[in-house]
Amino acid sequence: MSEQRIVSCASCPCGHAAGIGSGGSCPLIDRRKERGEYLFFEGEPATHVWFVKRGTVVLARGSGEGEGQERARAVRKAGAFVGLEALVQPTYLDTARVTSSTTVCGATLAAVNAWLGAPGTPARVALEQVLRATGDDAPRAAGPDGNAVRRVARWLLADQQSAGPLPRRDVAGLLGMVPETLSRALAQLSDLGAVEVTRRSLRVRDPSALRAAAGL
Amino acid sequence: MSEQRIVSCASCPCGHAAGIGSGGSCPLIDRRKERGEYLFFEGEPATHVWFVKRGTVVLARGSGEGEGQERARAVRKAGAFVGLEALVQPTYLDTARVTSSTTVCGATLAAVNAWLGAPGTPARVALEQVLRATGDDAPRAAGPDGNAVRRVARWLLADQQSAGPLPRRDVAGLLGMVPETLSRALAQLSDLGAVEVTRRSLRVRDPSALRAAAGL
DNA sequence: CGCCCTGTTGACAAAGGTCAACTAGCGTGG
DNA sequence: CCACGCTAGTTGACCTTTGTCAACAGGGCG
Repeated sequence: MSEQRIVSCASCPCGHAAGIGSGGSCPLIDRRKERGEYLFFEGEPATHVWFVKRGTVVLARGSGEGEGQERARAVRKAGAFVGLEALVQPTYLDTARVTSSTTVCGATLAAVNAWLGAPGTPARVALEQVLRATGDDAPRAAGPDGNAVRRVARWLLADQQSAGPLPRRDVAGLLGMVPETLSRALAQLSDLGAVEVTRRSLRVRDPSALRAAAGL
Repeated sequence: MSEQRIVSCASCPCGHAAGIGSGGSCPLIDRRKERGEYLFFEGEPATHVWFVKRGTVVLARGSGEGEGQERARAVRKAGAFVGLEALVQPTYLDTARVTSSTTVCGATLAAVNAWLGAPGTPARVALEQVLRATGDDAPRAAGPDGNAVRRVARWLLADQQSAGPLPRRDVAGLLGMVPETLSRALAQLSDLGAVEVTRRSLRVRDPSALRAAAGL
């Protein structure tokens, strides 16, 4: 499979949807980026949305603090939007870095908002919902993302409310660990006095201890 | 934070967007599901889209074969769509299981398509693009998802084309491992004759050996 | 031509997965 | 209504996997 690329706005789904050729105009403006350049950084105010016409962009997320280490999380290639989370939240969720010479189109949030049409439209509602949901998914798993206790603590800080109805086995899955490990991690947090845990209830007792355990 | 819930179609973003109260009607039909019931299964033909009005749904994905073991991947609560991937691909990506008594609305794909309005509309284009991109993200990381060699083999089978322009460190991040581990895994696959690898090229030599290493 | 960055390889330690035994709590059926 | 049994969760022991640290090498770029 050769590299896909989008040459002109007329062959771009955005241009198309914006009505290029039938009187419309696309809000997106071409820009070239070289390998290693960044489109935006995690946590930065989200002001622009990008569309990839050629090349590859990787989305990375730092563990949260450990400055300097960003872990690639997803790849976006030609035809993909990057930074759409700007529609539903004030800051970027990822750092977007270009890994090859790339042509991207950028538009301000306002332009994209106008382009998308009236708010409240079914497609927009669905789009925004999906962005919100996938943004929250993030918790993420994996060994290198900190040890088990840390990940559990982090998750509790972010999601304590949803802890209720969720079976432990599922929480473990969400955190990328096996139930035994979750159990041990909770036991450790309990020893620290950070949480109060029985085999089917879970209460945060000391948020600051939890924050400490999360390495924040 | 108490459980959020959506009581009537008039207070539901879907009903709203469909124009309930101003002559429209929502294509979604209420259904109750009890803890442990399933909405759909990974790999099944995607025929319906669901909207959660009350309760919690977890999305899980099996490692790919190990029947019986599904690992929770994300949670969807009141206000979220489930199974929207039906819009862009023929089968469900996840298994959707309800973890508490739940009220969900379901609609056939055709109904949702109609509800979303004309195809080719900017918002729809964006929605579909996001669904496609986040669907592909899946590879996922984590220790329990099989060992390093296995994950690498699986990724190569799915994504060999994108291997080109991607630095190793990013590939490692994508697979939830550290670059050293990726390097070792590739060396092992090379010893098996499955791939041919130099420090910046990567070629699949024997797909069936790769499949074997992937445990497929 | 030489430096620097990225990737590779080795040795080591620890985190966590696996297996197994055990317990709590719930539902079921006698 | 009580007892039994089942399932989900917990705890312990062990051992593999993989992350960590360090030294080294290939290539690109100045």
